[in-house]
Amino acid sequence: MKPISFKIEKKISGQLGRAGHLDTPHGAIKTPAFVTVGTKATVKSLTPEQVRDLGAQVVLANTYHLYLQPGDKIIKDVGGIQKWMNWSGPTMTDSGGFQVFSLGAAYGKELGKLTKIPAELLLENSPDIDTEEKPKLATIDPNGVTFRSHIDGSAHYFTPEKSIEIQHNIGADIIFAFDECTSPIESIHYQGQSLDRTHRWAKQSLEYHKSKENSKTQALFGIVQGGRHENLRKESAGFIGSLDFDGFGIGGSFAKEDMKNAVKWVNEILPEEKPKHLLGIGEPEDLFYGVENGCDLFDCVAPTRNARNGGLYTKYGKVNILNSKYTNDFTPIDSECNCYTCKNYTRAYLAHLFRAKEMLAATLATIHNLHFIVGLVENIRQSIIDEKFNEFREKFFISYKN
RNA sequence: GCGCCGAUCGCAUAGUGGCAAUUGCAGCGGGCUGUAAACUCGCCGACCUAUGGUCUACGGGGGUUCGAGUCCCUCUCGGCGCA
Repeated sequence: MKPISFKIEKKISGQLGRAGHLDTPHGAIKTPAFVTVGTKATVKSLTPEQVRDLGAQVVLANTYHLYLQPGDKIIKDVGGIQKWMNWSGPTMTDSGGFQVFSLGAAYGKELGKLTKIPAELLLENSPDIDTEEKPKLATIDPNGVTFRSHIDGSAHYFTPEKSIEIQHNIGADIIFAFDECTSPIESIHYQGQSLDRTHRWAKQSLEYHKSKENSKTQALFGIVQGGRHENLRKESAGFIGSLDFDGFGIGGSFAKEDMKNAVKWVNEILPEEKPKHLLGIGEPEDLFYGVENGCDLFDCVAPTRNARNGGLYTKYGKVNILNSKYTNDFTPIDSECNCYTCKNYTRAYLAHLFRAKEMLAATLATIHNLHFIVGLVENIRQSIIDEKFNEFREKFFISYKN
């Protein structure tokens, strides 16, 4: 008996995209779906009821963060993450693989999920790119990763087995294999080595998972890496796709223009009938690129983090509510938006809350942004069902880029 | 009236002979994509033939000095003490 089942309902003709239905032990997810990020078992600034009411279907927490605080044993003892955080719907956990990157290669650098470094500089280890060593909180070796806690400096060692063990304790419906999210500024030689290691770790993750009872109630997704390199991406999709995972994650840190290519290469190879999760992607344009290239699930901190920092989505593009022009703008953030915030508050009031550093600013802004992104993916889904994806896409881009 | 102390870019501060001048707040703008993030990075005297130049500036006026926010005199305002 499989913990999850996935059904494709409709495809975008001539493309990889599709709308589907994913059943989990804690409820169904209609895909494509945006997965709300709740790293430390909370969606920052919102109650689970607020998260549910804005239409979010599923929440993703983080293994590394919950292992450090409060500790996975506590979560196991209370009966799993759903009970721990009072979220009754489906849940996922990331393996800590992203922290290998964010606390390791990317630590102290201007590197993120999508880098500003132009693609042409990523061909080889370019001398133009600053590769100077700075103290890191994660160091990788063939068997695992040593993390130095960002909270208290203590050292912790993660192996694939350890990550899965923690994820079993946390108890989310869908969990991820332990991987290395490779830095895009590494040489192709390193990327190849890293990929071999991620593949080995994927197998270990899967074997360990299958050896436990938890595999009957928790689904495991394997993660495809390979950076911006077509041969590595295809090799990875072939290898990871051949293993008996319940679904797949697509990972990596990209130059903006590389992301959609990588996703396409990979999804042409991965088994069509299994769900694909594009890890850490979630700006509006990128969601379209992900969907049309065959991804079903997306998680991203962008809507929640941007919200806390004053960046609000509208159908005409993003707005920085801290700009002085909004202090006396008595219209809603987005006049066509049906969220709680837009129905009850003005830009001027939001601007006031942000300037006064009031907590409600984060809550109202997060409600709006999540509603926007969750709703956008929902609308994308509907457009696929209605066979109007391309029209919907075009209309959105024209308005959003304005 | 006498004595002491103080006055620096919106506010608060640093500065004891080489200074367009520290830091914090406020202000203005940018960034944020599997959350080290209610974070972070710029700018913040004016003007220009702008990776440089000119001018005006540390309460007012005068002086010493190659050079003064910094030293001296004086005035104004404020605080404290003594009458």
